[in-house]
Amino acid sequence: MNPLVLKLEHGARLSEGEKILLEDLVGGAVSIAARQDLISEGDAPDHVHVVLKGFACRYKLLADGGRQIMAWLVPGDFCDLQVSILGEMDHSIATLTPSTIGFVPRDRLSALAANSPGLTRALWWATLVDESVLGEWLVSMGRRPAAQRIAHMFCEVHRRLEAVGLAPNATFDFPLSQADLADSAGLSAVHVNRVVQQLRETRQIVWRRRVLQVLDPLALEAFAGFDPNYLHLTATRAA
Amino acid sequence: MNPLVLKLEHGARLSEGEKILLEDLVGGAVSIAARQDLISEGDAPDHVHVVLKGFACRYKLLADGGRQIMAWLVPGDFCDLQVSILGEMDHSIATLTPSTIGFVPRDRLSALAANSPGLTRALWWATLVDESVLGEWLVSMGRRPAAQRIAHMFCEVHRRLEAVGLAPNATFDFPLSQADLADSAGLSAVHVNRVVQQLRETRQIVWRRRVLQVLDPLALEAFAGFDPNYLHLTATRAA
DNA sequence: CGGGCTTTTGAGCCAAATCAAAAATAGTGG
DNA sequence: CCACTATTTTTGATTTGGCTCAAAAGCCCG
Repeated sequence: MNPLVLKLEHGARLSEGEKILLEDLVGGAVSIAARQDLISEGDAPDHVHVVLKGFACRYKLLADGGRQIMAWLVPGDFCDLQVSILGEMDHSIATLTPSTIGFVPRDRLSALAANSPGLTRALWWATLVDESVLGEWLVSMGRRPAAQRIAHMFCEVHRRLEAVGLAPNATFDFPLSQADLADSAGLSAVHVNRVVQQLRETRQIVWRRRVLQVLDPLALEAFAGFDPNYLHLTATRAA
Repeated sequence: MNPLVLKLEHGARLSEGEKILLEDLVGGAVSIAARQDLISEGDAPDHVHVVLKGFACRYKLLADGGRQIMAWLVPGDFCDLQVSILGEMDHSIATLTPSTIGFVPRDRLSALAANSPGLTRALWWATLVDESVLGEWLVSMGRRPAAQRIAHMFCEVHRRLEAVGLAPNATFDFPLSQADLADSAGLSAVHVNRVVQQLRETRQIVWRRRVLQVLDPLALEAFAGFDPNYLHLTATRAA
């Protein structure tokens, strides 16, 4: 089953019929190289994009050249669902690794949603979960020290990938550079490096060759003050 | 016209008929004292709450007692629209000043929305704007130094209140304590105090007796790196 | 094998935190 | 209207977490 269905199935509790509808939704898909801008601030694309494979992020650039990453987009996540309502993107999207991106014609999506309250609900659910995640990032940024902030990030990615079956054994592809991580956590790359070393030394994680393993998920979650509620993943399974 | 209608009218571009529908939406309203929890994490209230008058905030508490404020809620803002989709609140809401809160029975809202695509759209619009604002807060938190962060906050509140006719002359009630401001900006109260003094000394703001005046809005916005796009206020007017 | 990232290390610095206390304001009841 | 409290703001002194700059070491890939 594709990760989009897998994600929405869990969160929005879809019926079988709705799952089939969704399964059928993604028209085309393309492979995209790493570090490509997919959608830029100000765009109003007429397809909705979905990450099917790979790792992307939402981000904004500041006048001084600084970058703030606002979300990770993993398989199953919509990139730009909000555009049809808000009119245009108020941030940009870029891939971080080679990715497969699915396209859904916007008219097709609205037509289907108009006839399926369950699908509408699922789409709304997806945007609300995005918001909830953003809120938790804000909490991290505002009130958690660097080590907990990074650890919290690892916990989140772990749980989200697990929900779409991509983190067996708490082990998963984590292809970000420490600089990317820094831009998401509001820290400098140098400091991220020192924190990561500390998490390695305390045997909380193993991270090498772009693969991250959380050695004791519950322990790391306790350390980070991580409470998975905000992800609104009502069910989990290893697919 | 009530601030709810005023806000949604601007952003979601409602027709006259839809405005009347909305105007009629708020069943009851009550006055609530300052510093009261309105809705707590975990709640699933069966009324949707709207701020009609006053100032409230979304927030989360951390294990160590720290508080992170995630949004200001000003007249016209919904408090808990997301509950019907997500199931329960993942954060809390509290008033900061004596406020008037309107109630809409949740069934009534869904019934109306089911028959009015425009209203559905307006509600979705409102939650997406919340998300967009949250994103900009994250950027502030991650990448803007303290003075710009506070200034950015002032700019945002100014523009949002202006949009519902509550900031004539760039002057508006701003009843927060510096500690509240600190909890929203991820700073200590002491540091907020020093920054506020600096903004006063440089003649960017006057803030006394709970009234804030932005002396030169464009100058302050330039200083803060504030771009109002993220608020998605397509129109403005002094009501 | 060489060139470009990415990670790592070191040294010095600074923005913002903490702690503690005083001054100013705002409420409250008599 | 005033005295009495509680809260908020302000100031000062000190500490610190995380930043910057700079260079070295390690990796990946053609």
